[in-house]
Amino acid sequence: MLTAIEQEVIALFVRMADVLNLPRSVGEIYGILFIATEPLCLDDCRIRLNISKGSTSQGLKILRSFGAIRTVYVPGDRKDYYVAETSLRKIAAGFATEQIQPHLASGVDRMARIRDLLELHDADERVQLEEKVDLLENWQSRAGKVLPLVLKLIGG
Amino acid sequence: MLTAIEQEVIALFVRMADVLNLPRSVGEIYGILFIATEPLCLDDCRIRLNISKGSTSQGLKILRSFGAIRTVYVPGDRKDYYVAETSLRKIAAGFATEQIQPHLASGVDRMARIRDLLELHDADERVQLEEKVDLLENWQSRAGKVLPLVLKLIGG
DNA sequence: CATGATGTTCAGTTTATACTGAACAAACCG
DNA sequence: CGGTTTGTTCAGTATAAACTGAACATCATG
Repeated sequence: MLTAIEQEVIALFVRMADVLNLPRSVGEIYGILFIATEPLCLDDCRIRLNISKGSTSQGLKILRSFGAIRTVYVPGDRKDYYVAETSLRKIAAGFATEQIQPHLASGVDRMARIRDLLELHDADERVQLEEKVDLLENWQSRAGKVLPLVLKLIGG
Repeated sequence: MLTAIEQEVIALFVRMADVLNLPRSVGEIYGILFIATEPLCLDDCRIRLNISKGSTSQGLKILRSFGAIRTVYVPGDRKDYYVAETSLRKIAAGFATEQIQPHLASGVDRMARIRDLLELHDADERVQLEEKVDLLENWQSRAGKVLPLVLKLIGG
């Protein structure tokens, strides 16, 4: 059904998806769209990958959510057609915004809560804890600053 | 058993572990070591976190593997004691080397295989595929270059 | 050596997550 | 409108990964 090249490219994106903590099917779908020479609709993906309608719909939704794919209009056809976004910069930026920022934000929230909890400890113990909390906040700050820089570096 | 602060700090590292695709227990163990004011042995961790001996042993092994913890020698005690490494630079470097580089390397291998498979297609089709394979190689090259830069940026 | 303390391994189990497929909703068309 | 096509949702199931706990290995010490 799939050519050898298609299989290898899809396998590559499946591995990437795994590293990025995304479902396998998301890697498969992006892979088939990436290597396809024309836009594909939901059923095209589903049939070629031999996965369910539900997985395909969910996978396309996730890929749309961070701009890894774009919809293309095909005149005289009601179906939605998709192509893979090929700008690494755009994909990385979308992924950073949609998938990573929320984690950083919730981390900042939790740090505030941790600071409050310092009050519950008496002075001498608090000194030691405060050092660690400071370090933690420093890490978070650095992580937050690196993310935009990575995006600058990765795509011009 | 655990103070409120300990719980919150551990929860923070559990979330981090999740983002990094590491087992929950690894986040818990690093968290308890990070917030502890003295070195802890395997059983200290196991008891405080209420997890099994097996998980604790595996978790410590993983943390050692990329230098997120260090063993400290305690005179007159056969047990191994651990403290959390607090240099973000060292941890990030270890993580990059041990957990990310292998993925990049296997990606490079697969790219070579993909290049070979281009031969199986005839000229006109090959032109289109080659474009995509070139793009993919470009991505991989950029990813490989960004990684060392991130390490430079993150810690001095 | 025998003992006891410590850490590792791994087969079996639990748990979390992704996948399936059928029911449903929305939109188009005759 | 009724029928058809297309896409979404979600309860149930399958799958992969982590966790458990007991057996096993290692080693210091008397």
